[in-house]
Amino acid sequence: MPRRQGPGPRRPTIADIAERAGVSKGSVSYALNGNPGLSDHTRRRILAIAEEVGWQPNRAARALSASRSGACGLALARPARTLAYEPFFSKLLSGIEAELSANQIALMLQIVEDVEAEGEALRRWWAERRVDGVLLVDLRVDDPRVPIVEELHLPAVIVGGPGSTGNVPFFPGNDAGGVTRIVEHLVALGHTQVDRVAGSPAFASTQVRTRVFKQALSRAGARGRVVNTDYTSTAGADATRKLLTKEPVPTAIVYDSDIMAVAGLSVAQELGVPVPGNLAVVSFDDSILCEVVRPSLTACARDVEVYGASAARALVRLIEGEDVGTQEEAPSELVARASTGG
Amino acid sequence: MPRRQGPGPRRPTIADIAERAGVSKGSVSYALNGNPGLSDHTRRRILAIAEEVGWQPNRAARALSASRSGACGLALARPARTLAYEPFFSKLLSGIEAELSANQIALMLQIVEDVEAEGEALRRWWAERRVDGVLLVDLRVDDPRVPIVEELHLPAVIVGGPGSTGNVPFFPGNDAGGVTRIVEHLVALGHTQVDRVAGSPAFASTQVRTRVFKQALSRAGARGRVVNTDYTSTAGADATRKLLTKEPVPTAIVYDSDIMAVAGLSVAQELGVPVPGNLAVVSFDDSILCEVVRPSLTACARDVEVYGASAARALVRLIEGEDVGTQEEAPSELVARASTGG
DNA sequence: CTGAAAGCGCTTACAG
DNA sequence: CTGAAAGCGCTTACAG
Repeated sequence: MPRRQGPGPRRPTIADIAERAGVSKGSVSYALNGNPGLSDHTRRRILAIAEEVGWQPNRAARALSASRSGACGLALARPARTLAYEPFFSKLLSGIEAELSANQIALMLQIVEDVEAEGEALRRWWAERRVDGVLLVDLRVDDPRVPIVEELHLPAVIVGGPGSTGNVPFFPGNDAGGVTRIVEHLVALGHTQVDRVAGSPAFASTQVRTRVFKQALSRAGARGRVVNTDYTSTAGADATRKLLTKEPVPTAIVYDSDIMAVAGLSVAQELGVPVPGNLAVVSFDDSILCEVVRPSLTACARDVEVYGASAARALVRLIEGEDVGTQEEAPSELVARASTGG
Repeated sequence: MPRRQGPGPRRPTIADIAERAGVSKGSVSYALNGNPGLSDHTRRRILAIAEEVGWQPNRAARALSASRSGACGLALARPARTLAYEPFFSKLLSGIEAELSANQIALMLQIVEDVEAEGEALRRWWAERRVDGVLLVDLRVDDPRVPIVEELHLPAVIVGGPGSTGNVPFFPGNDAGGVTRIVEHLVALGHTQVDRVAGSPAFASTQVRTRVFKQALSRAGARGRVVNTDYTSTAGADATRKLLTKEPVPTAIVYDSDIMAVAGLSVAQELGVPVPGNLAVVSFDDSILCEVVRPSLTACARDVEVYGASAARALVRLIEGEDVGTQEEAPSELVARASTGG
């Protein structure tokens, strides 16, 4: 068979190194992978040559023989929360990627229509041996992806949760802590009717937030309504209009995303409701958006990059066969800005 | 050697199919790949069995034998423009991904610190045979990635441009057309001092915009200044403050990104400059952000998803050995909103 | 401590 | 029209 020599520079293989070092390919492989059973001298010589010729493993060959692709997968449903306009996603991706890169692991990204298609993507990746593990974001109530990864024995870590996570380790967001912080802040400012424009109840995180929100309110002796939305700015605006024009009129509204908070702020301004004079506005997620609008928005800040990185690190450990327990909720901090009178 | 049977369900191989069909592995491969040299009957039988057992190619094996990874790469520099807060990136990614998926091609994503690290990522991907081609976004003036892909003979398509693109095909954004549209709109409204808060001059797109901006102004007999920034909201705010407090005070400011436009709007409001009364504000990129703030922002709209998809399609064709010429600039449309008095 | 060899799951000339 | 075989570039028991 003719040598399929594509154009461009030649990529050295372990055979080339073996020849130059005068050893077998096996020895080269041992040296490159840090396996025992090689004299220090030989090992050093091999590594020097590999370095010199600029050898990099052919990932396909390694994957085929070692049954490891050296890649992790992230599939996300497009329309809803994730790929929306929230900086949250970019930061999360950035954190995940940094951690994977540091471990020489590639990230495969697939953007699909809905959570069912996410499940199909997982199955295909598994069948094609494309990935060694996956990250699951935006956990749904009764999420179909959980039984899939369990059935396939595909290492997986859930970013967010808790919910019906089966045996899959998860990294809870700051849902419970964040909502608590926000309610306590508003109650301390004297608010007694605190409404919330929430995301979709199909998400596990929304359920957690709603539950904790109600608990925190009743603990403080305050009251509040919850309106669910699909995270779009239109839905956020509509919900705000509804809340501001229907008794009991709130003195504070909490939004599940920054873009909805900004949309709500605009509605309040259009209705002639002074912010923060007559209405306090709080965004759950913090982002540059909250800083840039006027009045600037009070929000719940946390380090999303670090959060993504920890989840990715857990996945890497899981793939390496380590036990990965479920984690504590990430800490979050309330940043008081003009929209709550701060 | 023991069969390395991982846990979980078993993944069928062509050997399994060959056995069940009573043919050789070679015939199975031919059938699966639609190659000639097989009776229609046999082919159909093989395909039926493959379907039945749910066969999917082991990508590593296919990559190793066919020298094709079935993946494309996208490396991006983190801090600056791309992964910033602009919806542009999410939409672009979404469009790229949709097109690649439709062609059964995976997307590898890497987020790095700067353009040099992007170049290193390209080299590593190439050396590891991780990708069949790459997409280059955020083209710089004298971009170091261009000579790298040329040296490696790595199929590449530039998203954006033109600039120093060598022989690499590029998909120009709507820089020239967009700036022209914006200037014409403002001039038609009677503005004669139109300033611009631009991005970094290190980007090819900024250079195009600045050149065309000046041409359009002088063609219309109008005047205007350009301040370069690093795309951060702080820089956008500072630039706005500077322009609004230094003669000749502009009656309109054009921003190179939506987040800077919003930041600029806030500065104008703080300085007591009524928008659109005394100052018109225009954002180059359109997004939900522009709709949500008050006053809503006039912007230059275009279908970023379609744009990303076309670039991805070109890359796929390039990888398949087709000739891909450089494309026409994408059409863009001006959406007049409250910030220009619309 | 080292080498020769089998195997991962495909593709693809080559011979019948 | 079909089969047997080599090869892609690695890893990894096994024998010396």
